[in-house]
Amino acid sequence: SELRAGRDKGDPTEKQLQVVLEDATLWQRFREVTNEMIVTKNGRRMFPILKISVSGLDPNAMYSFLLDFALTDSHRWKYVNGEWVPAGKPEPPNHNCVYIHPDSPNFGAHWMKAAISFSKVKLTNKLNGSGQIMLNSLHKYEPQVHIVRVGGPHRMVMNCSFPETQFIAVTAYQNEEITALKIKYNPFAKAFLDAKERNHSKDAS
Amino acid sequence: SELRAGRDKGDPTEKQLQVVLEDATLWQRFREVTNEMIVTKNGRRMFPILKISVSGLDPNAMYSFLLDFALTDSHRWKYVNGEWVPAGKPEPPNHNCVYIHPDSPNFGAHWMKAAISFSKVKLTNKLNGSGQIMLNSLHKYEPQVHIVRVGGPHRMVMNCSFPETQFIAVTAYQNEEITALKIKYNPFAKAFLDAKERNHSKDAS
DNA sequence: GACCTTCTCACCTACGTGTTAAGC
DNA sequence: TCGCTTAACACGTAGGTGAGAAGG
Repeated sequence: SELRAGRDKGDPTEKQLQVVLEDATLWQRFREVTNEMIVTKNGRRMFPILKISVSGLDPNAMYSFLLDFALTDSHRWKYVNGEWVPAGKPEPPNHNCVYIHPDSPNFGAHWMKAAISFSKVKLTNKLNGSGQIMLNSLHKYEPQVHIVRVGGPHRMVMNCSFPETQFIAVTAYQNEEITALKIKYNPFAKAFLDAKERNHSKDAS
Repeated sequence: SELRAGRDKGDPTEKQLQVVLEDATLWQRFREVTNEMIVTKNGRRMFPILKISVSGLDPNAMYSFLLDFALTDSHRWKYVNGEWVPAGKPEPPNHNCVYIHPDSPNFGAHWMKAAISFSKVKLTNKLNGSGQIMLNSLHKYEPQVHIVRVGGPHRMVMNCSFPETQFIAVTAYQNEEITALKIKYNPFAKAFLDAKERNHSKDAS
């Protein structure tokens, strides 16, 4: 997944700007069965984690990285007979809040020296204190990253989104294939992976 | 503990700069019995935590906060008969590395909106990967904070140190009064506080 | 009833403590 | 021996999981 920026014209400093989605193969596995992300009152992290590599920034200029979530369509979704299907009118679109990457603001050199991970963003279905992003359950979203130049006149450097990372917000997993993938790959769900292995040993003995 | 900056001359933007040490009373309790800080190969956090409140920065200017440790004298220390006494020549002074506060760089407004905590700095006695500060065991140090203006021509805005926070680096606690204070006030040592309480109940019963 | 949401829970990850015994 | 350092350890803090029962 590689993008080149739609940039402001006449800017000489970010000509070769490139953004690459990390763990694209993992994201693809979830997308194949329609990804779901839990939303809770207190906020739930995403898994997989949105992670990007960036090159082509001005190492000495200052940038902030923002994340928000765009609705991909204008209806609710419903899980019936093992399938997600469109269902009815959407909720009125909420204030699409934005998550500021905690390293922000920082120099281009900082953002380029390692992959940028949005591991700590939390998704919620209630209006809360800051640091959390409110989404409507049973709606489909696509994460979007915004790179903004700061520490001088602000200027949008790039917007980019990643179709592989689309998901439906839910309050509980609907598709058990998604549950299985989350348990298999998320270290924090290790307890349930172990439980499954114990059951298999029992079956074998 | 309140300081006013020794500033570069002719600078109009940080005229009322003020730095206050937080938890000064706690620091004082440790200092009364000569504070010690553990250094380990992989790095050990400080306790108490160095925490300061700052006002008088330019809210829209960009700053980084740096922490390093100055030797307070030129000899080793030794703990004999329940007392710290000077003992012999010091180690050759090492590269006095600097810890950059993880919120750096950031706007003045950010640094002023809440106390700035250096909770994550780790002290070590071995040359390691970055993020850790190497100190010589059995030498006495005083933490120093440096405020640097960045995102333009760099300029030192202020240096300040806090005598209350002086300590001797050790690989194991020497003074059991220090051990007791650490256990009493550091939540991460709760296990040993509980153990002590269990022993007291046993004595009573 | 069917669907969706909320809450509590056991079980993990990750890592910060002083203790203790061993090492040098 | 003595002084100092190291590494393994038990036991906390802090918080991220899906499961499952309860609620609306």
